[in-house]
Amino acid sequence: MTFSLQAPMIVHQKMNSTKVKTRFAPSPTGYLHLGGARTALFNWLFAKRHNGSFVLRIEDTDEGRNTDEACEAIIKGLNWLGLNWDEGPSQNLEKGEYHQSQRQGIYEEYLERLGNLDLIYDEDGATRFKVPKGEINFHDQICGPQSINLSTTGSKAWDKEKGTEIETNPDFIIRRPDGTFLFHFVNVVDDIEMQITHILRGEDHLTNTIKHVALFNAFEKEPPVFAHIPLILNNDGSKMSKRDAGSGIEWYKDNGFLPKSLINYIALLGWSPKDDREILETNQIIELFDFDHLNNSNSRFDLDKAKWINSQYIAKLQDSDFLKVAKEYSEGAPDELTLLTKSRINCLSDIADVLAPIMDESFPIDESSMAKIQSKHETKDHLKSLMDKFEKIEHWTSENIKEALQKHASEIDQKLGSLMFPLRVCATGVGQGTDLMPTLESIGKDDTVKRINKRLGKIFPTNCSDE
RNA sequence: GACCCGUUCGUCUAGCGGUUAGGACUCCGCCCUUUCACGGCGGCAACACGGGUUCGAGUCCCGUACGGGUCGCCA
Repeated sequence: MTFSLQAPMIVHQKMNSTKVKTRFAPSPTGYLHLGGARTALFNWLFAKRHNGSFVLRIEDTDEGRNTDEACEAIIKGLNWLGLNWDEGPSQNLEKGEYHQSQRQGIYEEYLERLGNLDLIYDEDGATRFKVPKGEINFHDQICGPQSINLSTTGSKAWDKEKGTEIETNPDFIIRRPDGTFLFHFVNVVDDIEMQITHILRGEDHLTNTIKHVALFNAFEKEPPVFAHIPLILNNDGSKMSKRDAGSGIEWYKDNGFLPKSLINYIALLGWSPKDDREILETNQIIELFDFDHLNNSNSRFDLDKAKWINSQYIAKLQDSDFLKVAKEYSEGAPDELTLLTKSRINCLSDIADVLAPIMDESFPIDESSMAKIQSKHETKDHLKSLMDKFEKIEHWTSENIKEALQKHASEIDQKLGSLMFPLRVCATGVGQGTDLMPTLESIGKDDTVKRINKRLGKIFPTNCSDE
């Protein structure tokens, strides 16, 4: 590979003539977290919006902290979300040119260029980059113009333990004594090498970016366009950490979120269509995705809202598609029963909870429901005589069940509604659930009658005289 | 501590000098369904504070407070 010192490109030329190229550059130190997923999403969206390409680059230069499992988790997470990359590691997880650990030669060549420019020096075996004196500037698409003097600002550090300011060397280290390179350096080299045009990343990188710009300047390359997006915080405003439920993408997969709905939700954290829409197709988001639709304040994560959006996506599913995705959560329940849960769940994992009282004939009776029924003694006789009618139903269909129920209600001069509740509780143990008639149909005549008689005995014990 | 970013209902947000400050989640009420849920309708609820600029400020400027971030031989 040869290097030529090119004159910096003119910005407007770059915008017009160069294909947009974005990247997501995670370090494989843990699973794919929500914030990372959103960063990936925004870069992906921006690339799509401008007919550009999206690169996945694995920043695994810190051997001690990187694991193959983490790398796999990140790739799986992106796959599940449908954030496909135009360039990046292969699906078989083999390490290649998009793993920084495999790019040592490239970094060494770039380091040599810095050496020729007399911009580096050795300190105890490590290599430091001489930061330029004076202000360094760049314009962030979200945070506005930035200007920092690294040689002065970088000369002070904060000793957390002691709570004091200490003198420090503003020339930052780019290579360890063992020859491996550090984040700031490899990040910039690869963005140059891979011709990245736009970088969208978390605001936690905003101050670091000055260092990157200094490096771009040293290589005489026009820096990419930067856009630092605000962070996602926990619901209580604290920083999201790996321990928090819902901080990892895997959690959403396991709990029965649909990937499109999660995409929709995290897009809404920091981005807005600027109208009243909230449920948007991915390509609608792509159409509108641009810097002026991004806001600049941190947002808190709200699981309730994420669930609501997911429920909207589930509701929109065709029945056949619903059954497909519901299969692994429905524990072998018949399709017609699983279908009844569709409008009552936020997540697919809720299906099991809704189905449990129907599938389990001895599901425990909900206490407050039991107390409610006990307060009306006549319910026992009403249900008992209803069972006689149920026994006589020839074709056990929800229509016939309803008809029998209606007939019974008018005979005993009761509202149908007042019968529904105790009937439901005796059949399933709980006071709420799927549509009652089709549910009873699915349970079957014999089982329905058996369950009701059994629970009736528990709710109104005979030894407790009721005369 | 220094530097950087921010601050509209509890939460996500719209608003880009003149609005009864809009929508959504949550919560509550009503309707629908002779049940529960879904759905529909309605309600509670916000411009952090103080100064300017202006005829007029959530919108512009400056402070203060608060929140977040950065200051590693982590990324």
